[in-house]
Amino acid sequence: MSLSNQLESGKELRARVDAFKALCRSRALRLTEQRLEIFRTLAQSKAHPSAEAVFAAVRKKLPNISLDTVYRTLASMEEAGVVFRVGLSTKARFDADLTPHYHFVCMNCGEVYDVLPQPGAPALVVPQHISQFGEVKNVNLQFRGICNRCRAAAEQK
Amino acid sequence: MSLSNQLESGKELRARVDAFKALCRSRALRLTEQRLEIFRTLAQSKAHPSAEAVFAAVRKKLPNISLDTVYRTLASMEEAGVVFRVGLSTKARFDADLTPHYHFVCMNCGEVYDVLPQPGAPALVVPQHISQFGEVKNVNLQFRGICNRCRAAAEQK
DNA sequence: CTCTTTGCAAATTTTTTGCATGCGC
DNA sequence: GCGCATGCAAAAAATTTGCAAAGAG
Repeated sequence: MSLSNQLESGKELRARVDAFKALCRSRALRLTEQRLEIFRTLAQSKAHPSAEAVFAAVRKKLPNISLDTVYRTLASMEEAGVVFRVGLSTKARFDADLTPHYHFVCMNCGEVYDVLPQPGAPALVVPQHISQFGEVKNVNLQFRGICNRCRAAAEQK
Repeated sequence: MSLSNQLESGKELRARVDAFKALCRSRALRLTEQRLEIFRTLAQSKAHPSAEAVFAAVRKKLPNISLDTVYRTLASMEEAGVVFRVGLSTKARFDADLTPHYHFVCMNCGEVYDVLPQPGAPALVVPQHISQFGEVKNVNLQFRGICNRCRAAAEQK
């Protein structure tokens, strides 16, 4: 086993869970046992678990939890900014343009927009220590948020 | 319709298709009508189409093409470095660590590793003109390649 | 002629949804 | 108690796979 799955120290974990509780209160998210346990699981793991993996782990503590609760909870936590999703929440999309550019991805509708590097901005640096993980073939920089169209639609409601 | 779906100019498109042909030859990828049409479709679009969308577009030219050919072709093109995949090719994975860090994602096994910013490297710049698209809520920088474990496994074969 | 690639169909995997019940506030 | 959140089951969406036939080099 590598170090990457080790637990956070108890102190650090408790602090993060407390911060999570406060954040839930501030966003009017109900603090259920399931949410707490899902967050705790995620905060304890460095393995970037999938929804299935979170489900399997949480189940040990809460045997009755259902997979769809995990999905729903992860989605609402992402929206609240409490957890980060590696990858997209929508299906894969493709781009044949290999010149350096980035993407803006709408977290609501999934739309993808090309973003050119800011002129004069320093170039992206690939950390040297990345070779400990593997060989980098390409770099993916994406900015996520809510697109203007979705925001306008939400405001109108 | 926005500008984002407009076609490349004919000249530019032809150049990219020619480059694609050369690349196929160099990688011993057979140059089939389907591959050519899929690439052409992608190179013509600025909409970052999904596999389904590519399928629908290519179908107009090649009515007999099947969806799984599109999937297979896009995957092999990605592997050859001809097209870029926005999002992950694997299921979603989650991270509760919100301190600034990046990820190395293995394109083969899907494993995700934490990558710390290189000390002293210039900070990531969010381009100012991004506001034309929407409001940025978070930034996702990932390096993709083949992890050392997968590479070792491949070499051994 | 050989070996990759395709099309078809079916299966898997991943994620979402409707609805009645339950629990946090 | 009110209304969001959950569990269950079923469905939908996205992607993959096995196999025989077709086509590229």
